[in-house]
Amino acid sequence: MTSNDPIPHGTERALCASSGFNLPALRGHNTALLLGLLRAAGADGVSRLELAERSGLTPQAVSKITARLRAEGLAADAGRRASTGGKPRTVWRLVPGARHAVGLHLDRDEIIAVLADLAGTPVAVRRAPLAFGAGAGAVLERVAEEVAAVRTRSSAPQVLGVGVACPGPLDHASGVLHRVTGAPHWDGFPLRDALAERLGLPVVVDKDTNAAALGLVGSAADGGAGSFAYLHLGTGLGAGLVLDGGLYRGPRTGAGEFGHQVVQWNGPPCGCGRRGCVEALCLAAVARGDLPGAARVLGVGAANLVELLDVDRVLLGGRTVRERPDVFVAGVADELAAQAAARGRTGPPVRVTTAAGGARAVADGAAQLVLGPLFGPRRQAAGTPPGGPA
Amino acid sequence: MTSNDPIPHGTERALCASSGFNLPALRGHNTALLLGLLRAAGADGVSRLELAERSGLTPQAVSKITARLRAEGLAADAGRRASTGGKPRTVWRLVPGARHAVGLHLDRDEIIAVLADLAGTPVAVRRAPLAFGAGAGAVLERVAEEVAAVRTRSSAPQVLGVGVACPGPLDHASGVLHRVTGAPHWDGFPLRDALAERLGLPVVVDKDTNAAALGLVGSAADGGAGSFAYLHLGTGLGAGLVLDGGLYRGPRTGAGEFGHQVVQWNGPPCGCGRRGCVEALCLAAVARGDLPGAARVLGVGAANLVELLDVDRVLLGGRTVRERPDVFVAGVADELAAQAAARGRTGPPVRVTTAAGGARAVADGAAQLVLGPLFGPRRQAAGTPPGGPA
DNA sequence: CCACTTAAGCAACGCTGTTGCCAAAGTGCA
DNA sequence: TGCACTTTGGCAACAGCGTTGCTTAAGTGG
Repeated sequence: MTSNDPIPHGTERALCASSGFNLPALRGHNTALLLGLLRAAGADGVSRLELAERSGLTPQAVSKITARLRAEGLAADAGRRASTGGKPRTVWRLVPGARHAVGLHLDRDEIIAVLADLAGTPVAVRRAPLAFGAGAGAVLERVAEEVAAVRTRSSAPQVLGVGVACPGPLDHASGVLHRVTGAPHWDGFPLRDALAERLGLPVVVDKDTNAAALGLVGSAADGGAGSFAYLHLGTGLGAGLVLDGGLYRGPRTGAGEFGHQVVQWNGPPCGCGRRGCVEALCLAAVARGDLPGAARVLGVGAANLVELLDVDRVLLGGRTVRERPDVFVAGVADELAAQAAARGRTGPPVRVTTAAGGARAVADGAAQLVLGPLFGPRRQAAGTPPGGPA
Repeated sequence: MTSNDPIPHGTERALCASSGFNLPALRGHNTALLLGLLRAAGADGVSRLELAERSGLTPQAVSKITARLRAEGLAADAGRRASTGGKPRTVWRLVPGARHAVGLHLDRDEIIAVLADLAGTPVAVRRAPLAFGAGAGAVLERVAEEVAAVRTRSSAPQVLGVGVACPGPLDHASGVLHRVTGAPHWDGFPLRDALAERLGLPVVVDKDTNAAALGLVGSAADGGAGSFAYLHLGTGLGAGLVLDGGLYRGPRTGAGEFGHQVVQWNGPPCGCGRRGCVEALCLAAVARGDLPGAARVLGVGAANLVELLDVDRVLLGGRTVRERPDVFVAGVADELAAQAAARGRTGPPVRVTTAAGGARAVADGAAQLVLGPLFGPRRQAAGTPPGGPA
């Protein structure tokens, strides 16, 4: 039994890169673009002419597209601006409740499920214990119950799909789990397809750190077309990378393995078989209660990452960070400042902050796995066009 | 005095991301896409139906676009395929000589200039000493002479622009140099605009390592929509990152600073002010004649990079590598294999090879700074669409 | 020689964003 | 209160994109 149509505006998708672009794809692209601008504007709203200016489309095209969005219930007008000597502008905003998505955070011992609206705001949250090491059948059953539970919380919202965040390693493209620590029977389990069939909904699977990073796109102050790294320090250490405004997963969903960056190659052995990994050094410091030391080690790894990827900001999250966020932010920021000074780098320093969302951050981000594609490809153009002479 | 029109098919450009897409942009996008497929096919050529299949466009659309390309002289038919029981397919190929671009490699003590055709093949090469530390005026004069020299080598080819590769740091977007070692008067020099005005041609500026990496896109065996890192070991150590098929520069053109990755944070001090940088360790090993040791250090840094970015392959280049390529390839490959084994990673190992092009690689890549945009955005879609149930 | 297969072009079409023009809805001065 | 002016936004006609339906071209195989 198929669900309500997941993607508005037809089945064609706005393919961005190595794919031919036809008329329906063009329509989808521009529609998604305006939806993204509407989302970015938030509750304040945007006028048609502002949308036209930001999108590069003509005001008339914006009028047509917003009219379609209104007809589909995705956008609505929200009052008017003050006049500047003529007819006042009509302000438009996204209708958050028009569509919803389920976000699931499957951790080793618990499951967090959220039902998020188009703005990403959770309208229902559930948190329950989960034996991830148990059989796949039992886990799927549990997951289905939680999904059904959050779906009934709200008044029959149109659910586009389910985003699932797991500890990894896994393959995002195929939705197959590779390894689950302590539970070898999960190896190669096609989680996405199994869940999709069980739930009758589209399913997207990704690593927990990737989901968390995706959930942070646009939430940071500057509007977020830049690059940042989300560092997650909990039972392990991992990262999610947002480069040029888009989540970078790597060809095998293997990107972001930050924990086993070697920063002391003659250092103490790590469980991974190598020596001097950031994770080993960091967790050892945490174990002996030396949080500033752990922060400093994290800072060394973060400095390497900033050097290599030139990110705008570093966001810290995870259980351990949440215990003393001030210590970790200060420690990492100090290390980055020292590095920038040593390298003679000018300009504003890399901002280090804690990630918003707390314990629910991963589940919120998982919902974005489904919601994100509605709002257009968040990636800048690959190259800058050659500027003409004078 | 403006030059011949740099971009074929009108002034509109196929903007990929946060920009509205109108009809001319759509046309440009698909045209560039087919040009890219023609370039990828090389001298073998491609049939219309193969182009249709690879692009996702209909055969009729391909017919129309190839007809336009032929009219502009950019494509031509090159014989026919063997029949499979019906009319044989017409084979199309790019006409490499239809357009050209100049690539410049400005190093500390020499300049290499190439005139490359659409296929990236150099049709003229010049190599001359250059005192980069001298005044800007003298350098510009010298550069203009070399550009004029390579342009006159060929029979008045249509030159689209000039790509310039420098040691960095610099800003690609604005074309401004930040620092040149030993020559503070270059700080903040607007190289792109100054050269563009001097030459009357569009100019693009980028770091030497970025240019080299760009020149390697698609040259590697697999057709190259994946990710790779180019590691350059010469007088210094740097990297160029190609992620999801596109060059990643970072918001300030700062990405790829691989040399000052710390792999031994209590190690020997580096000139940059920190300790245990890959560059310091590596060059120290080279200085004492221990090339295998240098390769091993490079391998540790490469392993960190592979962990973090999940690249498909690592390409090695630069003067030091070219002295003993076998030693460096083996050393880095060993280190990556050890890491993969320790981490229990399955699947094919990361391929380590030397980069093609030799001493001219950077200049060839610099020409790609201009040529690349003609062949469409080489970037995969940001997210995989949610697969429907069953 | 003829039936069949495959490739490529012509013409009509649907749909996109764009353009030109006019109505709607305010401000501000007389 | 009224009129001139400014600004917004919709209607209708339009150019141009890729698509579709069909025809012609150019081969193979019995």
